[in-house]
Amino acid sequence: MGFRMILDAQDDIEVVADVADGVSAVTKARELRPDVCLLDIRMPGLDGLEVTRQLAGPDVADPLKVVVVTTFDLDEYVHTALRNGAHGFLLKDAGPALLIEAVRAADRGDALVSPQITVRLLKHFDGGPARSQVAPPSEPLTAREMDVVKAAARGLTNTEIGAELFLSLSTVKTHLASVQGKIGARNRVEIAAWAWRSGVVS
Amino acid sequence: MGFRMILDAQDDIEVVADVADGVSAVTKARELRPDVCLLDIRMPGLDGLEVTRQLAGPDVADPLKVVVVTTFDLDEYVHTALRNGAHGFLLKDAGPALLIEAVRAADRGDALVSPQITVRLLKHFDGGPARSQVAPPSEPLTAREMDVVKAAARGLTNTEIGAELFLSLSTVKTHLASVQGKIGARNRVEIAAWAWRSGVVS
DNA sequence: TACCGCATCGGCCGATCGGCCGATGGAGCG
DNA sequence: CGCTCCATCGGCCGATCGGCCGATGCGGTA
Repeated sequence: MGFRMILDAQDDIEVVADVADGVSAVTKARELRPDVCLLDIRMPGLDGLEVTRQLAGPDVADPLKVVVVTTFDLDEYVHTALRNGAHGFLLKDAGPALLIEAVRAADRGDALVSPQITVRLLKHFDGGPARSQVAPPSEPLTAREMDVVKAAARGLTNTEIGAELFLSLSTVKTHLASVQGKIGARNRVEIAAWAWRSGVVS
Repeated sequence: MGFRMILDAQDDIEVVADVADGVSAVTKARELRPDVCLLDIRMPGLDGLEVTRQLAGPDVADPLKVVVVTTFDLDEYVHTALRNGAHGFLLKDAGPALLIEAVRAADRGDALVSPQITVRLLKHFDGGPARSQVAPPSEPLTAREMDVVKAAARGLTNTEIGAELFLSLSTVKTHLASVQGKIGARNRVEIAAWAWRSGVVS
């Protein structure tokens, strides 16, 4: 394993074990209690996210430090891993330097996240979906139409929207149909997508 | 300057200038337009946060990549710097490795944040808006399910998805139903919303 | 006053979705 | 060789959506 070589070459790092699947990861980690665990997401059996939860999750009594490594740069993975208590998230194309620093950081109780991911996390942070370049609304939506669109984009059914806004089913349908025509959407998913891109909802 | 030595020792990094105060930083950076600027927060004249805003802020036409370095680990500094467009935030006790990686990351358009700071940012992360929604059971989606989700999030109907992916209507429905169960969505709009938030589609 | 945009409703009907049952074949693993 | 997971299909049926017709009332404005 390349990782083992890189890490063992450091004075302050020693690889005490490596395992091949999720279940062994959990049992071995609980037995050896290493300072830091390095986990791949894609593993036979338990996946790395679940192993993270079992070793470092919010409900664990004596959490270990876990750094998650993966080739798959999906926000969903990142969110889950970090929510499950990971002290770091690395993409596999990160160099040896980052790997080493991530392990050291985790040991100190800090967390190192791959720069590619960090830059996306920061977007959610500093002002959310910041600059919104709006698709042409062509015709402006009325206030009431906006209300209905916002509700629809949250995944509510027409009946639920009616209940929330004190409207009849017919009225909700009328407004949504109107919006559909104005923005050129073919169905409510496209309405929702438009609402997201244009910043009507976040 | 220690920084100059460290950076100049790298094959892929060249220090083209260094300045002693905020005003010179802005003028020199605009003149030379380096790939990456390294800024201290505490500077005579304009402080580093303000310089960051002027070089990388949201209103700047041709933003430069800025990495902020400081001894003072204050959340206020971090937030302001990142909001002002910084592509990285380092504490001065970070080692040379992190400094180098931060510069490379910024050049790529990514962002590296000191592990000590990252760990605090992540607290805001999983304790914040994430709690509002029921935590997805984190069952990973299969590759095919991902395909179908992406198509659905674009507003395609099941039949259209089938045509695009060469699947029967039944299969599309099966995959979507599976996804719906895994992520806890009540309908396809919620599936689309999940796809947007989690970065599966953009 | 007559007109127009907006919001509010109703009915009808076909298309689509969503939930539920089932089945087959292939790949990987012990 | 079974076992499990995945991908692929089918049928059935009620709920929901989407399109199209209509109506009423209210507030501005020419």
